[in-house]
Formats: sequence, structure tokens, C-alpha cells
Amino acid sequence: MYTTKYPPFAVTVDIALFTIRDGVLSVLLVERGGEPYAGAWALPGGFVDPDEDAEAAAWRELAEETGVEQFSGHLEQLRTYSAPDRDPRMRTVSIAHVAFAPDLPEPAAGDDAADARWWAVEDLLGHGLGEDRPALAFDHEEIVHDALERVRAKLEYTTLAAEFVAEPFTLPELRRVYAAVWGTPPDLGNFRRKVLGTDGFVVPVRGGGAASTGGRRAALYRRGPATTVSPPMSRS
Amino acid sequence: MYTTKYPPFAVTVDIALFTIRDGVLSVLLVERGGEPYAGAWALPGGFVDPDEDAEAAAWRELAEETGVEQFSGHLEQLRTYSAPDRDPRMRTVSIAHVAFAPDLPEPAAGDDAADARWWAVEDLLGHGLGEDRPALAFDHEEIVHDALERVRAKLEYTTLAAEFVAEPFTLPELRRVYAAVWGTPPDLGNFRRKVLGTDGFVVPVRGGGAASTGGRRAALYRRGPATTVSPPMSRS
DNA sequence: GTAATAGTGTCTTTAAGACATTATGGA
DNA sequence: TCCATAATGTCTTAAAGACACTATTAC
Repeated sequence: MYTTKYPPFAVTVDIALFTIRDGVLSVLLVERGGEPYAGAWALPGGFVDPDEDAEAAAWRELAEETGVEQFSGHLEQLRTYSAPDRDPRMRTVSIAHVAFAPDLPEPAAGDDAADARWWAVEDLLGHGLGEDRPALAFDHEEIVHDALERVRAKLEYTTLAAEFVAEPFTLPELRRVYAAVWGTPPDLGNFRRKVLGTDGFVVPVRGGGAASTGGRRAALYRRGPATTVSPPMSRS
Repeated sequence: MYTTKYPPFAVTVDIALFTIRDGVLSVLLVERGGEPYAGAWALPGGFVDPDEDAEAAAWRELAEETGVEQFSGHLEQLRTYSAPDRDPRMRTVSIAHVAFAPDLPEPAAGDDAADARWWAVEDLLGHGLGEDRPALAFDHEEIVHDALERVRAKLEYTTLAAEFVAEPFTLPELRRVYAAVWGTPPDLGNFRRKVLGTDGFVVPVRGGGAASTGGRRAALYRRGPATTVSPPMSRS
């Protein structure tokens, strides 16, 4: 039991972890075991400990709830959600984060989650009516929506797309990241011109091309040191 | 006294309110009356009440601490600062906000602040060494730095610059906003081409031009409905 | 060979960069 | 008339859009 002389808040983190699975942008959700919202799907997350900051809490919860260890990806703060009634149990603010990872193994559920799995983002957010998409707990539908906007925007002016592919990767693979996130692939030639013309976006790997399924072998690359793309890649 | 069964946090908001005064980008600070950091300068802010969200708290604190009433400006969330030791008194997370306003009257200090006044941003953040700039309380120097980055970036791809001028305004006035925020004025002709070529950025006002100091009278405009500038205005 | 995928080249169009020039007001 | 500021015009350059074309592999 804790006591304070100021209005006490519970502070949580929630993480929208995105990946590309079979060309489809997907987000990791856990099925809630207990009330409230038992049986509903929610973003992985939990309470911030007294001695850690929000980012550390996000990494920890991701590992605890989903078995996802610190991966070769990127995690950043999204924004904080603070509506007074967002959690029926108590006054809670959630510091939401977005994370990006190459395709990961099917996650294992952690202790306090009934199940954890990847969901196609398209199946979660309602464009197209009458679909039976799962109910998301709390304000997590809003968070996923905002996180998706962040991902889409960041692909334009950063090299973040490369965080979605495992090294080494091919340019067609990288292009499929844009296709998955934006819904439509960028023009092939213009895409190559932009990526290869952006210093430090990708660096070529010496050695043979990727395995193919009946076409020319694609050249291999790794992520380069660049973080921004200027001028931005346009979504036209 | 409050009691909880979860790690209790104090949740605060801090607001970096920017304006342009005499062509200089300035931010509003309050002098702290009590410990910790008594006598140091801090961003206006305070505790979030149990029944309001962070944005409401930001507006309320701005009014309470500085006498700034809800102005014809813009306020948005910046990010949340959660280092465990950021406040020596207790575990606190601060949901920082950025706000933009046209030149406002010199603020009056509120109850719990000794004084409130505008500071030139250049005098606060240390480029150029050995200046005697004021010590900022808590992690507020980091917050001001991040807020400044946000403002600079948003001028590129939004119509936000127009929030810094009182209506009606002239294009030279608007251009001086960019000059103040970016440190160097955009090219005159190219700036006009961009602003007037962006549908809904500004709308002309019928009637005489602005008073002048010995030159041609500038035409008057009001803010238009557009919120984004695409492609962005470049900082070159 | 064909189908499939990877990669290159090029012409057009858009919009910014870098100015020179003209317009309008006050002293 | 001269100065100061506002406004317009124009030539150059950068980079995206929209393609057509060539290359390499499996079958």
C-alpha cells in the first residue's frame, strides 16, 4: 500500500509493435485474461516500475508479456493518453510507444496474458463496414490508429522501413515494406533511384544474390547509417 | 492523503508557450517561488487534476500561472518525460505540451509563481559558450530544446506559422515568423510563391494595406482553412 | 523457348533556388 | 527625387512521375 499527498495516478506503458508478415502490416496484441475487458484484445503493456523510465518499462513489458526479447528494431514514444475515464478501475495515464521489428517468431503468451498473436492492421481498424473485427480494450483502438499514422508518416522522411526487414535484405523486400504500410507499392524504378540515391540508406553486401522463385536474383543490402530521407519519399 | 495498491505517480503538465516578440522567438517561463529550484526559471505547469485530461490541465495551468487566457492559438502534446529522478520530491511524470500564440501582453505572475516573463529562446539554449543564461528547473532545458525542434519542424509542413501573427497580417509579417524560428529568412519571392500557391494557407482581406514605415503598403490576409503544406516548405 | 522477377534508362513535369526587375509609399 | 519596402517575373536546377526497356534466373 502506498500513500501520497498528491492526486495519485497509475502510469502505464502500451506498445504497438508492428511487423510485416507475408506482405501484411501486422500488430501484436494480447488477449486479456482478467477484468476489465476480459477476453478482449489489447496492446501489450503494463505498469511502470518505481525505478525505471517509460522506455525501459516498454521494453520490459514487451519481453514479459509476449516473450519478445530486445530485438534488432526500433522503439519510440508515441504519445500519452490521459482521458479520466480511460480505465474503469482507477485514474491511469498510458505512455504509448510504437515499435518496429522484422518478422518475428510467433510470440508466446506471458504470465498475465491469456494469449498473444499478430493481427493484420487492416482487420483491426474499420474501413469497410460490417466486418467482425475484434473489440479492443480501453482506448487501444485509438492508440493503434495513431501508431499507424506515425508509421506511415515516418516511412516518408526516415529510413525506418529498413527496420522491418532482416539483414541482409533485397530492394524488392524493402519495397514490399512500403507497399504493406502504404497500401500501394511505390514505382519500382523511382523507388530504387530514391533509395540508392540517398546516401547511407542501404549499403551493398558483397556476395551472391537472394534465393529466387523463378526470376532474377536480387542483390543484397544491409541498413546504412542514414536515418533521414531528404527530401522525403512521397506517398503521392 | 491518498492510498493506492499500485506504484503511485504524480502526473504533471508543462507547457512551452512560444511567441514572436520584436522578431525574436520567445518562450514563457515562470520564476519558481518555492523549493526545489527556488529562484530558478521553469516552464509553466502543474499537477493534473483527478477529473481532467492532460490537455485541459495544460490550458488551466497556463491561465492560473501566467494569466494567459485561452488565446487564439494552438496547443498540442509534445512528449512525456519520465526519468525516475527528474523531480527530487517524488516520482513524477510530466506530459509536456507546446503552444503557439501571437504576441501577447506581458504576462502577470499567478499565485504560486514569483514572476513570469518571456525569454528569447536564443538566450536560453546554449549555442555560444560562456553566456550567463538562466538555470532552468528540472529537465525543462531538455523540454524547451525538444519543443523548439517541434516548432521548427512544424513550420515546414504545416501552416502553423500563421498562429504566430495576429489577424489581419501581411506576408512580410508572416515571413518574419519563419525568419525568427529558423534563424534566417526564406527567399522573398520563393516564400510568396509558396504561401500564395498553397491553397487555403492565407486568404486576402479586402481593404487598405497595413501602415508602413516609409515603404510600399503590404496587403492584408487572414488565416485560411489549410493545415498542411505539401510539399513542405524547405529550410534549405 | 516462356514466365517471372530484378534492374536500367529516359522523357516529362513539378517545384524549388537564385536572382533581376518593377511597384508603391513616405520624407 | 531618393530611399525603403512590397511585389512580380524569369531562368536555372533538383527531383519526382511515368513509363519503356534490358537482364537474369527457373522451368
